[in-house]
Amino acid sequence: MLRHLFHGRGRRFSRPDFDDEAPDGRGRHGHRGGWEGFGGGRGGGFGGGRGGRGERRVFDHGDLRLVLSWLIAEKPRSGYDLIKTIEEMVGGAYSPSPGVVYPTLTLLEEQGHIRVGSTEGNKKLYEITPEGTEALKAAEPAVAAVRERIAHAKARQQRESSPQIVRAVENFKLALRLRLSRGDLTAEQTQAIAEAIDAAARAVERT
DNA sequence: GGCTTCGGATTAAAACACCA
DNA sequence: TGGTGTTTTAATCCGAAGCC
Repeated sequence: MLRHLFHGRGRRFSRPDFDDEAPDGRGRHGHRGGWEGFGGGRGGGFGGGRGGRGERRVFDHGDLRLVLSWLIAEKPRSGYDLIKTIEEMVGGAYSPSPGVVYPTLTLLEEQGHIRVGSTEGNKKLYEITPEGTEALKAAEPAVAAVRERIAHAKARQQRESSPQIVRAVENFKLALRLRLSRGDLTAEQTQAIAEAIDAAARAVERT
């Protein structure tokens, strides 16, 4: 049942419990973050994929489970709906990946905190269980803290996202992607592109 | 102090269902 | 049949803690 939770290097969700504290207290705080950087994907891609290394994540360990439970407690939702809702809540600054949302939903279901209440076509609508409601009550301070962080993230995103800059960045990404996809770059051209990017970075820093 | 192990996170891609 | 929405899978990364 949990087969898909043990993918990758075979050591994911190896603890069946829901505690934030592992018995041996090991390995619980990776801080990378799903902030959108340039490009993405498996650590490759343009600009580092997971983006925002060193950036504070919106959700710390275990927070996502609380948020999912909380949103499902508000009303029955599907996985896709949860992703979109969270993305909207933080003003587009963060969007949880399906690869983390669905395994987490499965985990919550197996914990008995949520269940599949109904289906809409091929959509599974999850709803909170009494156990889940109780768990949410018990975690009320943590939920409040997460809500506050979400509000901060949204405020910051709204403060920092200028439409002109977003447009310029998208334009830059597209131009670079198109040029790289042509593939016939000489060493001089590669150097020229790198220098242009560096110059832009310096100009931004001076601003 | 450096290496190893583990937990938790990310993304892309694939698969599938539904609908116009 | 192609587009869209949803879900699952695979590969990868990083930080923290344990171990020597």
